[in-house]
Order: sequence, then structure tokens, then C-alpha cells
Amino acid sequence: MAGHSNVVATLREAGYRLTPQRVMVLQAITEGGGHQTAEAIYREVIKTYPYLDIATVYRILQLLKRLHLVTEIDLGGDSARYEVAEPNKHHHMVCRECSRTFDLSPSYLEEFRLRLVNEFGFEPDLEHFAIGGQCAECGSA
Amino acid sequence: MAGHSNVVATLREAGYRLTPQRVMVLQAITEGGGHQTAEAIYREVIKTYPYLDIATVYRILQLLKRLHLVTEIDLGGDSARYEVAEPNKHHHMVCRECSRTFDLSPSYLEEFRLRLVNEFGFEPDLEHFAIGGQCAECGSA
DNA sequence: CTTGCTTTTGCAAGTAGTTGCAGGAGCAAG
DNA sequence: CTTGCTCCTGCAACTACTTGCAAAAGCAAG
Repeated sequence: MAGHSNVVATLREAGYRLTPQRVMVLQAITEGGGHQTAEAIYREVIKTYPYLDIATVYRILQLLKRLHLVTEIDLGGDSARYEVAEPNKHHHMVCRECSRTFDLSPSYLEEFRLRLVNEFGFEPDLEHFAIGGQCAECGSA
Repeated sequence: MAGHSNVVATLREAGYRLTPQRVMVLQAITEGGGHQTAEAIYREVIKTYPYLDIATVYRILQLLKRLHLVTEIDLGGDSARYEVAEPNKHHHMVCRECSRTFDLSPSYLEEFRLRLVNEFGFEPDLEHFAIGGQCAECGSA
């Protein structure tokens, strides 16, 4: 949990407060590990603080996303998932058949990103990049 | 509008019926041009057929999407948009600041796709690919 | 044309997520 | 310690979209 002081600093510098709700949501994400839904985070926190509202969870997640402290994996389909942002983060390939997710190193996208920047001046938002498709196993079946 | 017989054939071959509702939704998408929201399509159709339900519009759009007759541009943010699928279709870059969309030729993604297929056996779903980011104009400002 | 099967629709209720608003709480200045 | 400002939260209403269900409509025999 060495990252906590970092989180506090990032929040304070941006002029935000470290409220109990924010601490608890952050704790739920870190301790829960992996990719979690907003609902799961909510259910975890209300075990110790039942007055929390799900809207607050979404607002906190938006805030943490904006500060690059958590990343959102969307995929349109079902509910979005959240995880703590790692400095050397990975992206996701999500199988449309079996719903399994596979990690994708940022280097695979770097090439693509550079072309967009150089040829169009368009800086793609790759913080929370996830792509759907069909994995090897489901494709060969 | 030479594409209509094509649509009929595709539907019939897959065992679907060409109902009045489907004709009207399809007509609204083609005639409306550009990228349209489900709401806009719905509002257009109920001018001539007021009994149509918005749920039916969404179901028809899902169907047409599955048959690759229309493509969906999602971007998570606001409501999704739909357009008729072109055989030699383009993708989209959407600016997070000004919301303008820019076309992106499929060739830019082909390289990326090949790497995923070759190295992971993962076939990405690039039918309706759209990526957010910041456009040249908003970036330089 | 009737019986039977499947598709499709309209309605209504449900889900994920957002937003407007009023009240509570922290901080800063007097 | 009070006044004032801003931030943040809880509540409730709302948006975009989906889903369950029963009835309507199409098609295919008999």
C-alpha cells in the first residue's frame, strides 16, 4: 500500500479532498484486485459504511479516472470494470465469445498511435484501451 | 438506393422477415445520411407510423448490426450513432474536446490487426472501431 | 381456410450510469 | 467562534438501452 500517499498527494494537488468515501472506494479497488465493476465496489464498501450511495461511487470513479489513478475498461456490452492504474500499464483484448480478457502490452499500440499523431495530429486516448474480438480458442473451435 | 434489394436478400437468406418497421428504420438511416442516434431514427419513423416502439428500433439496429448492414459508433460517452455499412468502410477518430469525428482508413488498423492475429491468434472486431482522443486543432490551442 | 410453428412487435419493467439539487462538512479569513 | 465559500454527498429523478412476456402477424402444411 505504498501507493496511498501518492494518491493523497495527487488528490490534494488537484484541489480535491480525501474523504472517507474516497478512501473506502480506493481501498475496495486495490484490495479487490483485478478488474471490478462499480456494483462490486459499492457492495464491498457498504459492508462497513451502509450510507454510501452508488452515485457517489460512480462520481469517485470518474474523478479517479480523470486523475489517472484508476482505468476504466468499457467494451460497451455489459457493465464497465475498473482497476488501479499502473505506471507501465497494459491494455485488454476481450473475447466476445467466452468473455475472457487478455493483456496487451502498450508497445503494440505505440506504432498505431505514432501514425495518428504524425499523419493527423490526433493524439488518441489510450489510457483505457480495450478491444473486443475472438480469442484463439474460440476461433479455432 | 440500389442497395435495397441487397438488404432484402441478406435478411431473407438469414431467415428474417422484411417487416414495415424494418423498412422504415432502414429508410430513416439511409435518408438521414451521416451518423444518427437511435432516438433520431425513432423520431423520424414515428412521423409516419406513430405506433413504433423505441425498443423495436434498438432491436432492429442490433439485427442490422449483426448482419453487417449498419455499423455502430459507440465511444461510451453519450448515445451511440449508426450508419449504413459501406463495403470499403472507414473508422472514426472522435475528439474528446470538440466532439468532431474524423475518418480513418482501414489500412491504419490492418497492421495492428495482423500483429494480434499472428502473435495471439486474436481476431479483433474492427467492424465498428472508433477511438477517442484530441484532434490537431484542440491539441495546439 | 384452419391448425401449428416461428418471428416480430408493443408494452412495461428492469439495468447501468448520470445529473440537479439541497444539505452537510471542511477550510480560510475576520 | 462566526461568516462565507467551496467541495462533496445522498437522494431522487432521469437517460440510454435491454429484456420478459403475451399478443399479432407471417408462413407452411394438411
